[in-house]
Amino acid sequence: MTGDMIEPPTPGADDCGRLPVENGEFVRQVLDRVGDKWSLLVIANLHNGPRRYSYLQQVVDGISQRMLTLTLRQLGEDGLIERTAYAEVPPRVEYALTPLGKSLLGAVTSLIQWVSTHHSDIREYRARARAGS
Amino acid sequence: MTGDMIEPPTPGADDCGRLPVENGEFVRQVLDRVGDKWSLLVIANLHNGPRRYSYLQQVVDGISQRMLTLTLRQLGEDGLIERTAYAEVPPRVEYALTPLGKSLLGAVTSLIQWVSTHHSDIREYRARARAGS
DNA sequence: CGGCATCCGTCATGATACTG
DNA sequence: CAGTATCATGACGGATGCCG
Repeated sequence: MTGDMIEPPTPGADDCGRLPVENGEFVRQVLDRVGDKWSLLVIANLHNGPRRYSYLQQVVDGISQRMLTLTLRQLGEDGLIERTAYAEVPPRVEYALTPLGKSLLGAVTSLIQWVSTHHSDIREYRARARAGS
Repeated sequence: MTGDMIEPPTPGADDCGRLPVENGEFVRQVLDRVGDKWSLLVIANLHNGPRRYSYLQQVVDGISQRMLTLTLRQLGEDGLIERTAYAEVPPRVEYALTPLGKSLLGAVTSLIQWVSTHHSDIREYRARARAGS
């Protein structure tokens, strides 16, 4: 248990089947946007089909108009969702996942599912950490 | 294609097999931390075993000492990683995923894999959006 | 080597009010 | 209903310097 047998990270060699984590800063940018708190929730809430602006504002709950608008616009620019406006009165606008967006759905739901499943564990750990461990 | 046949979101009824997305604000908090820009990358880079502080600072690449320290501490408080310090000279400190952290690994790698796979698509969409589409 | 504390700029976010 | 515009704040993040 001296730790001496722990081999160094084999300098120069990457981890074996390593993820292309440091694939460049663009990947980081995308990851940052996709991994965004609001983006995740918006995408997740579109997993059952097109939804209206007001609907999203209700279910995401806590998001401000500004953030919802911005998030939707960004997701649109990234080709993850598509906006459809109907020229009616009252106006109706719907947002739906594009094929690209749907391909992301699996990862997003996995993440949210995990959080839903383990949030109590985390709560305990946090409490313990605050107590001084 | 008039869009008139689009049925309303069945007011009052939730999505059928819906995710517990609005499970409370604590889920949101956890999701926010886990979805944090650096957390994802740190967790991903621990997927092959314990890693040293300096190693992480190199591979995450772009993270500052401050952010790495903060991220590691928070992940520790949440019970996702574990810190092990060896009383040697020079000092060596290693971080490793806890079982809880490993359970998150699947979702995290899915997300990162997706980004790595589709970042070029997104790049195109962004360019097109900026052009005015 | 690994880490923490402080200072300090900026940028993202939320609240509010207004428009098509 | 579905946004846009404006403003204020505060959290985030970088740089620096010190400590175990």
